[in-house]
Amino acid sequence: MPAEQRKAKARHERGRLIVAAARELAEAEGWEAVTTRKLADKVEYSQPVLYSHFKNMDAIAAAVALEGIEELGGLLSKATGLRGLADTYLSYAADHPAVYQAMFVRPTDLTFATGDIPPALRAAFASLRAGVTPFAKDDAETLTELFWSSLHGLATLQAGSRLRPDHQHHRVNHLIALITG
Amino acid sequence: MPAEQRKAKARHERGRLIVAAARELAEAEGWEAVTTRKLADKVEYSQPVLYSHFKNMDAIAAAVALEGIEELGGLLSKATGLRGLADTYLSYAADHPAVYQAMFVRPTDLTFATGDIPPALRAAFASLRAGVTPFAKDDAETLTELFWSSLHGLATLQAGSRLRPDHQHHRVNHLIALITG
DNA sequence: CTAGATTGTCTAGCAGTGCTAGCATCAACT
DNA sequence: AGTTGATGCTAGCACTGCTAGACAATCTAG
Repeated sequence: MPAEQRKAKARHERGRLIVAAARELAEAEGWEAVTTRKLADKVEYSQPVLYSHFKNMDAIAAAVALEGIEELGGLLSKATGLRGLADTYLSYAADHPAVYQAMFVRPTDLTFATGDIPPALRAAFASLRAGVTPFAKDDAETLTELFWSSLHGLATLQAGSRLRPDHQHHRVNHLIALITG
Repeated sequence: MPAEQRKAKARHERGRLIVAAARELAEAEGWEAVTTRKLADKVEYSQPVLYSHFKNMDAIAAAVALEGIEELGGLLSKATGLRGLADTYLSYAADHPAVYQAMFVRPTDLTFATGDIPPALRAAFASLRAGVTPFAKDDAETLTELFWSSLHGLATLQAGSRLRPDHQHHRVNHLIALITG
């Protein structure tokens, strides 16, 4: 019954449209501006339609977050060396601040630490791990967590205008110098 | 005219009461649970009273943030060595997650980077700087920013359960080892 | 081809949010 | 004692996330 399939596909397509709309709106005006009504307006349906695709508003943000994780994971897998990883990570965070917030800043239902970690996130972490492993004396896992934490701190404090704006490159240099020894 | 003074003092006292109530509520149930009505209930006044003390809800959160910055600044000024600084910082963030969020995570009107940095924050930063300076080859300011960023990343990712919960001490060890060389 | 069931979507509404206008009430001063 | 000013309140607006129930369109079966 291809009619069924076509319908299911159209439905899935609409789900993706909602996520894309949420992402655009968040990126353009910040997450606090992403409301069900604006979102419904943008996809040209009524609000209840959103709830036939997602449990609630947070689930939509979570979908955006997952999309971002997959993108960032893909980019990191292509990056080489600590500098490549760091630059890729920080550029992504700077270029897509709203998506980055959805991924790692905003409170989210997705508790990544309790077992059900998205594969894409695991892959991203593995990329970081591969980058630091050559410089890890013993505990590569811990060093990876530290590397990630440093990047995350740099990304978020920078985004909040709490670090000198023009010195991100210097900070990255220092970080890499510390790790490579 | 002591009546005036007494009144002004009582007023100021009530302002502090509001901030304390907001802090308690945020610490107990998270910032999303801090509403003007609950807050007004807690201080046993009506909502409009809040607005005679603070411009809006965000200003209340900012007051909590400032309080936290002063507390953390005080603690850091007493801490000695990189380990002392790191432990103090991370303990504070872990023990007062809501206050820490108000300080450095939640979106806030206070744009710290554009000139009007609270003195307490400047002092806190100075404490960190004093801690890393002995190990800075040249650029202590950049290293301080990096140290802070790492601590901030560790604090927030830990708070979001995105790092192995029982390994914070290991991560700190690694960080200190990297900086001290 | 029609009757019934099912699916999909929308309108309307609830409870709760931040915030404010305007009315009381109470204190102070002449 | 009467006027004036400050102070807190009630009531309400425009908005939020979310949902129940009505309506229409589509598919199924006789």
